[in-house]
Amino acid sequence: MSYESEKLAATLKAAREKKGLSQRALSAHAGVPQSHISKIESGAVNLTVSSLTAIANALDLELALVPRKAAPAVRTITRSVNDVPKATPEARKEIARLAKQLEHIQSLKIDSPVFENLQRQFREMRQFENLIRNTDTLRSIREALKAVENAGGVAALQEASKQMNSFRNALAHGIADEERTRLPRPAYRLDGDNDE
Amino acid sequence: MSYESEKLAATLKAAREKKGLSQRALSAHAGVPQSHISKIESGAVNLTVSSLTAIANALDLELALVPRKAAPAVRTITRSVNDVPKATPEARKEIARLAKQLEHIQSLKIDSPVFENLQRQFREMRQFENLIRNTDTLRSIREALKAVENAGGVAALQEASKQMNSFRNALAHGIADEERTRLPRPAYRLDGDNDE
DNA sequence: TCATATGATACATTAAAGTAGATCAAGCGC
DNA sequence: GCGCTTGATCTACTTTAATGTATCATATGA
Repeated sequence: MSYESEKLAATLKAAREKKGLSQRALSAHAGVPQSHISKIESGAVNLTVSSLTAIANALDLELALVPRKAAPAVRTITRSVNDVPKATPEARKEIARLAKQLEHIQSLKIDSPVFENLQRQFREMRQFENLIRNTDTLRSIREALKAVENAGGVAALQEASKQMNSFRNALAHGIADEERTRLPRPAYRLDGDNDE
Repeated sequence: MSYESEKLAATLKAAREKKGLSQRALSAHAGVPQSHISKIESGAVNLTVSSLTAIANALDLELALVPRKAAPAVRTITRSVNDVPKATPEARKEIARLAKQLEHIQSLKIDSPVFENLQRQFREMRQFENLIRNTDTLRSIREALKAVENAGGVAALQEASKQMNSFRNALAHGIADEERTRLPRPAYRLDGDNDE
């Protein structure tokens, strides 16, 4: 396999993982067999443009032929778009758990405005999932939600909602949660779009 | 054929023509049969990445997967690099004629420093061939060179060299040759890269 | 007029991409 | 332990990309 092909395979794999898709999920979106995606990502095939574009489009990527002279600039741009901090696996896992818990509560038909509010807060929070470095709060919220089923009722919902709101605001305002837990931070940032 | 594929084919063809390569010349560089290049450019095949990269590299293009979000910026950059004024067919033709004439003179083994100088000037001039709007001077130089063979000898070479030097300098300093010859110009241009 | 270079096509052959489907081991949640 | 999902791997089959070579009509130049 050529260098170009390997890079391509790595790019596709990285893009898929960044979107949190499994090979099978991507397969469904792109209309390409999972077995083939596996082979592609391992660089075992010399794929055709149709396969490439199908998969790339499913991953919100666009195939481009850029003049060599412009290639460095394109790489810079691509990097700047890609280098948003990535959600940690733990964060994603915890968020998935929370989502499941919320689905379950919905199935209980509680139908309180408090619950609707909580769901909205959850959706808004998810937009910043990449910023989550610490899942304690999420875990705490999930604990609170468990109480809903057992005894807590709406009171537990309100407690969860309060925590969710505070957590979301913290993320939205760019207050890294390490800030509160006193973890060391990187001394620099690759992208300059940080408004602190 | 999909839209993506057609665009790809068009891009490759445009890039090849811009470089002034025939399908056969490109074939030699890229290691891909001319017949296949023809099919590719007509969008008749779903080419593989290896073919694509081979041809693209021969055309100084780089295959890239850019995030949709970054695609507009990439297009802008690419355009800015591509939109250097293109050499007119007449200019290219006249330059080819000149090159041939120079080759012929070289075969005469004149071996004068004046001729070497002339060749260097020619090479330098070619770098600006995109700026040539008017081929009168080139034709004039070629006329002068014809005299070398018949009678003129080194004197004719010197005359040609003098003209070449002046022409090259004019191009290098961005003095459009229309400026001097006062030819009628089109009232509009499709591309906006005209610096008047 | 003759020669040359161009891009488009034709043909037979080979290699491999692509599909559909099943299976496997590893990892994780319950 | 059990069930589910993950990515990797296998099979069998179909489709087609790619090659090599050759031809063709058409410009364009000598």
